[in-house]
Amino acid sequence: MQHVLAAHPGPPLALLGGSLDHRDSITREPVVVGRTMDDAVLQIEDAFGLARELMAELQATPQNDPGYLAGRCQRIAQAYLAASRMLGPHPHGADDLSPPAALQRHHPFGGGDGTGSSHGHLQQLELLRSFLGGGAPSSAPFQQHLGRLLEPSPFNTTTSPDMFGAGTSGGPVRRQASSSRSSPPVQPRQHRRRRESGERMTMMVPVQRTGNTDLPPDDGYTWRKYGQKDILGSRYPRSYYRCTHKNYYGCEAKKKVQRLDHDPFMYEVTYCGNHTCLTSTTPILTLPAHTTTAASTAASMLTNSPTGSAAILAGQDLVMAPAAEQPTPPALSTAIQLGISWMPSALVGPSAGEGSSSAQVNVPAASGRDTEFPVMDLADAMFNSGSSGGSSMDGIFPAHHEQRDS
DNA sequence: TCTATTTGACCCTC
DNA sequence: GAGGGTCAAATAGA
Repeated sequence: MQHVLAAHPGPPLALLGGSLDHRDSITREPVVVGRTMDDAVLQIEDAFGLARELMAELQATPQNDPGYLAGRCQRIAQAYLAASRMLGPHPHGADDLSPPAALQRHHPFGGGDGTGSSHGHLQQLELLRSFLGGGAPSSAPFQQHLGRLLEPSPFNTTTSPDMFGAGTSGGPVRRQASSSRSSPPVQPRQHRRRRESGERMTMMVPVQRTGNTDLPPDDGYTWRKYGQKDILGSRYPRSYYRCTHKNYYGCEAKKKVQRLDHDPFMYEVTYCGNHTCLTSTTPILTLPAHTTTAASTAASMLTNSPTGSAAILAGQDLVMAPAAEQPTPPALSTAIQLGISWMPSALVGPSAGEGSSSAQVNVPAASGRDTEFPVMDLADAMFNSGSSGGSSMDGIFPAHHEQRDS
């Protein structure tokens, strides 16, 4: 049985969800001092209300005044920031993990009074990312304005040039005889975990029509290829990727990519595991296992795509298959429950909420994202800059590099 | 020097 | 034992 996804009809529910660090919602509660969590939630709701108000306004009357829109956005951002402050200092020390000063200088949502924490910045980035990705067509001037605002940012750069994470390194390798393979390793390998119980989602992704047609479109994440296998009965090999930021955040997200036999212009992309990198302001080791789900990964792909807005999704063939082997995810905090509400309804509905998270979605190929979504690139540059050359997270969290490389 | 890719071998599940 | 998934040495490129 397959479920047909309908386009999300409502306002940008992404605003709230995209702005919150899921882990914070889980781990912060004990650190709220002097205020109740309810107060913080009310503040969040207030911010959300402002955002919704703006969105409704944009949908009713397209706005072309960048200054006005920027002001409204700053109000929203400040409301979220206030909520962030009510939640107290980041329990994982994210405040110590400030983004580079350049970002703070250039970012238009610098907190107004200049006291905003880096975490607040990042939340707003997520907010805007969701806003832009899931916004209504009338938000186009808003996007353009933000694009201009962000142009000076050194982080407004193109990231993840291809979906496979097949960056500029590597290439055909003609191996010499590997002497190391002839003898068994000195120590037995660690016991490998297989058949992980994480969420799984299969998507059908068309081949890029321009450029290197061997590559599926960018899905907003950066991936590192760690294996390739010839699959029995398949004409094309299957490639295995893991999140580039596995070493930084312990991000366990993986995906398998395989070109379809019967349709070489289509890839089957299976996402496994949860992304803990995108929303993270806190490196590894202290993280709860469940943050960004495979479903939200796919949803991110939808919203990241210029063609992924709710309005445009209405014309897409979205199907979701029932889950096969999904455990019930842990109870989500209020923020998370709200946060996932921006996803296409069928992804957030009983399937996602009740653990039936294995899904199959046909998505349009992304193109031109890098130039049309500068805010998302800004966030990507922060969290997903997986390109080679040591310019990725090393520069941001150098102290954590070696913690996880096992 | 560092990072990503390649690819044969190893390991796990069925 | 077969097949799929992962590891890790070798290698290329920035």
